[in-house]
Amino acid sequence: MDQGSPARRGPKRSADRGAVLAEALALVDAGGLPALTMRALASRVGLTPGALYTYFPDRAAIVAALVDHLLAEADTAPLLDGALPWQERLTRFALGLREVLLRHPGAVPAMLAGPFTGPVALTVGERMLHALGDAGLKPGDAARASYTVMVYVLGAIALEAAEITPGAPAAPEADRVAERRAAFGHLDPAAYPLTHAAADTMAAYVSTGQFRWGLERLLTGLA
Amino acid sequence: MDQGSPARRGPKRSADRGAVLAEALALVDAGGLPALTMRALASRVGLTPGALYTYFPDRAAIVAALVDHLLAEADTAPLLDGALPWQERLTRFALGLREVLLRHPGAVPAMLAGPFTGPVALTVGERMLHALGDAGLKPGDAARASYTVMVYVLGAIALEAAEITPGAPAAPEADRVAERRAAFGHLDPAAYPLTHAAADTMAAYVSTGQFRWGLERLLTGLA
DNA sequence: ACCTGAACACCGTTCAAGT
DNA sequence: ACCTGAACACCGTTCAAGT
Repeated sequence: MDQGSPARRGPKRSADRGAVLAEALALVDAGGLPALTMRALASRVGLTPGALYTYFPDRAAIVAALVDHLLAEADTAPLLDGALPWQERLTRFALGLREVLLRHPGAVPAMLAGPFTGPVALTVGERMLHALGDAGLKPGDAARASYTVMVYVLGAIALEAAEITPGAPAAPEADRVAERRAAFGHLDPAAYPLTHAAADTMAAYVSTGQFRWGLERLLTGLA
Repeated sequence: MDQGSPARRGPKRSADRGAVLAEALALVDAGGLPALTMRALASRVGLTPGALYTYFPDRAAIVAALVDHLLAEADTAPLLDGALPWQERLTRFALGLREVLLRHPGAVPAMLAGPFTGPVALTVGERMLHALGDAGLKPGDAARASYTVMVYVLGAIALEAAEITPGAPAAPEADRVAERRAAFGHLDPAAYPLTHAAADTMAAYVSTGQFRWGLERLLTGLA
């Protein structure tokens, strides 16, 4: 007997890589990267810590797979949309990536910490080059521009994510700005006069508006 | 004998905060942030792990102080130099900060992970606002521009630092570029045609030239 | 105030042994 | 191939006790 489906004999009973990754993401969302321990992860999946090494060679591989998974969640379709001007294509992709990553702020440090290789990152890069192909840049400059955009986007997301406590119930943008504004209130105006005068604007650094403002100027400079 | 300086009775024998931080930096330089353990640090300073809690409330405070110390190493004087055009002031500061941080790549993730507050960060921000005061921007836009520049600079440094193995004997830029170029050699040209064509440029992403190229375009867009 | 020694409650990873 | 149970070599932090 046992001539049914060749791959599986019945309903999925044991864990697979996907299930491990899903639980890993849940842990990181709840408590950041430090909360992703092999023991907590194993218990969530219903395994012994040692059993996890059947699916991943070590903890670092789980983190890397998590990063890849999140990057893949960002929609690259706008980059390929020939009906849009190239600036709009890059902007839509950037906003989408920011939205995905700010929903998982605990994972963002891992995104910036690893080398940006892997098939998903390559695909994103390739499609950014495609979008920049219509910008009238020389081929070499299109690549340089693509990297510059990625640097801005990831840098902005990292600084924003750093101010979001993982696990807390996803404070809306307005609340995060208000909290920053309050912190600037305790500032010595004599020591930091320009900062004091610009406090309202600086409080709004962690906003979609600021993100778009900077990206727009950058794209203008790249054109 | 031994009636010299009132503060110290003899040659420095016990540790102070500065000594702890210096040894902490040495550990991070040698093995990245994971190498900074309370036990390794205590042994380097000549103390028991528990004694470190006399100087810092916990490990996170040591990392935060380290980040502050490194940021303070960057020379902000160019930002205040009224003899230079504002673009040049920002560029010199950015290049200096990059140089400092790439000498300590293991500490860079901590720089991007924490909220960018603290007196040193405030001073840097204040002086960037000063430099941008001569750029002809409205006050609010000067602040937005200052943040945009910081996002670019820190993002670029983070992606570069991620490709430097801490402890290894500081590979020169040319070697790092060559290593990337070799990795692009194994790429499938059919799957990633644009990437394949731009491989030489992309290999040089982690270079002073690319850093300056992107910063120059950004500053152009901000003007 | 500063430090030691020892403990507590954790870690990631390995591995013989089982199915 | 997949998993358990147990162990090994670590962690950060606390705290009574000493000076």
